[in-house]
Amino acid sequence: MAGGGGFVLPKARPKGPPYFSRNQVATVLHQVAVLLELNGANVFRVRSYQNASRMLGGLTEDLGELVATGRLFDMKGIGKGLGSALTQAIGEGRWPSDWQDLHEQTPKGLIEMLGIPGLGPKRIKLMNEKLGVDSVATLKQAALDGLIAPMKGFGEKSQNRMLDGIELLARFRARRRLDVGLKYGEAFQSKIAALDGVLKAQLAGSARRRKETIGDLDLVVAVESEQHEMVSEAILGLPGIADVKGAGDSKISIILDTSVFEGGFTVGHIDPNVLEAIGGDDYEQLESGGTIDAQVRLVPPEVFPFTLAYFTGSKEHNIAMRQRAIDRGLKLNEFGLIPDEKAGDLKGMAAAKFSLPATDEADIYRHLELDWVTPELREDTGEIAAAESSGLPSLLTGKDIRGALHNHTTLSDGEATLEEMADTARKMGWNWLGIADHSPTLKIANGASAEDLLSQGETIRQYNAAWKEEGVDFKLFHGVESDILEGGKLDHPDDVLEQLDYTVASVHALSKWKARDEIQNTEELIRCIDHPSTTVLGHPTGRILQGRDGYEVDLFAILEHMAEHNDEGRLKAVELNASPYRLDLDWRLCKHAKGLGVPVIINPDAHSIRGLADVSYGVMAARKGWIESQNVLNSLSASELTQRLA
DNA sequence: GCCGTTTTCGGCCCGACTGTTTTCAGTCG
Repeated sequence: MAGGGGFVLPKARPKGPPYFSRNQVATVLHQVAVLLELNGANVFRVRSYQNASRMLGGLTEDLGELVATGRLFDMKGIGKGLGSALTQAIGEGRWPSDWQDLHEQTPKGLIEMLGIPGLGPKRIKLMNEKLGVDSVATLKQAALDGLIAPMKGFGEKSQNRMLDGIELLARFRARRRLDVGLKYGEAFQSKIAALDGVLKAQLAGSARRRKETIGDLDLVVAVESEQHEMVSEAILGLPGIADVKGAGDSKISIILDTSVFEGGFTVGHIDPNVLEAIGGDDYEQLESGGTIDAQVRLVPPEVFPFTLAYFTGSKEHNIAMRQRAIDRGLKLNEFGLIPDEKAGDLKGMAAAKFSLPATDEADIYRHLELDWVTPELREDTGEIAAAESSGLPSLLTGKDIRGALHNHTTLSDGEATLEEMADTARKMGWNWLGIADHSPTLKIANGASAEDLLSQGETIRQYNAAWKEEGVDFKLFHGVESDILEGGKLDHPDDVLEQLDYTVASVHALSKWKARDEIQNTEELIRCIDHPSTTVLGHPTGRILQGRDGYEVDLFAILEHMAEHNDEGRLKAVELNASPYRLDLDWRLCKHAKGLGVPVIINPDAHSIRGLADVSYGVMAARKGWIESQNVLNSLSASELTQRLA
């Protein structure tokens, strides 16, 4: 959950049913799960709410229809209780009274306290009951007054750890963006890999799965058993370690800071409006004083594939894999895949010597009658069923990218000229590049007038003609990034837009969109998409990772609407904005776009020549969203794209 | 709260680490 504060139950829509959206329902279920935990509910009951939240959140079917037809009750994870609660909420616009009570009666500070490392719902509840602690501030006071340590089950160390944790909570955000996390992870990985005795060191966890944000880093290191101690000490002596949180036989838990980077840490160019959302001018300083938690696991080489798979996760993928193993009379854990009859009462590493052998992860999947699943897909969103039936997608790679449509030049707020951008794209081996500078309304980004825009088009035509003459296989496409104005209107007259190759329509006046509800925003976007000149819907939600949430919009409905246009032969593509600050379209929705046949265009939204390289983050997100090369416009050649845009 | 061809009760993934304990609970991933 981004931001502080407590949980609020959303208000019902004025018209219904459905009175609540899928996103709202998923969020509420998640919140109720957290509140139940804080109220000491049965852990499995809590898990039911979490499972239901995740399942419904990823649903592509219409929730209102599921309720109306009663098919909601057929969904795995929805039984009598949750089924009737949700039927009432969605069908009548009333949340169950016990959910309302939970929201009203749980002090908001308790939710915030969950963010303190080492502090969970049980102890928060206990301190709330015994000491009346109901916020981070009152907890801090209680700890300073020494009231925590004398409590049964607590002690001096717990009390001090809480104070440290409060300090940490105040200083840093809980998660880091993918680009930042990968930089730390790769820097530390290469340092470990270079140590004597290290056979292999690999980044696992959410960084390996290419999640858009990363909580902490997981590194799995293969070392012969007799050298564990030596390597462990060597790791603890590496530069970049700000603090050691714990170090056992097989697990080292540390905090890294920017001294892990040889050449220091720089953030590079950031769009002004993105910068504003992530903390303005303080951002670079915050980042250079930043830290990230890391866990290092040392294992003997024969166990490495199991540990790597285990710590790559996701948790949900692991649970499904484990269940699959159980169904086959096997036990899967981070040490091996062990037949029940051999495992006996042996635990952990002791049982590992009876494991089925694996030289790499693919062997583990093979033992469970599955194709190897690429880490990006391990989110338990259908990859196991696909791996069972040889149905895994052949994912997009960086090599498939031949160009991108949404890039800026000095005509608006870019740092590089048209020539420099084209030159860089050619050097990257691209076949084409699209230029889409800002439109006039966006004054902060120096939006270009119609006259300047058309003059840019003339220059582009001249370049294209010259390249053709020289036999250079490269083409510039001329477009615009048009602001979406009131009523879903575009920011240039139709006769100007008609002279362009394409239009990327994007929302920038975010405050207006945030003030409206999901239905109004969705209708507004649909009006814009219906404009004959709109080719691409740019950064569809306007979110800035670790900065601000996007505006409310029903992207499922938007994508379905775009699909109708495409079915009738009008190209309407959805942007996957590749800036690591955005990654918008979210990967969770890529699969839906793919299923509907809505083309995805991965756009770096480059404001400099360096910015073009951001397309790699877009490829990561697209892969995570099951995207194959034929699902993106980026894989087309210049001549193929010319035809599609005609 | 959910689930079921070992079904309507008794399970629910599983292990490491920490700090508190004299054998374990809480937290985390």
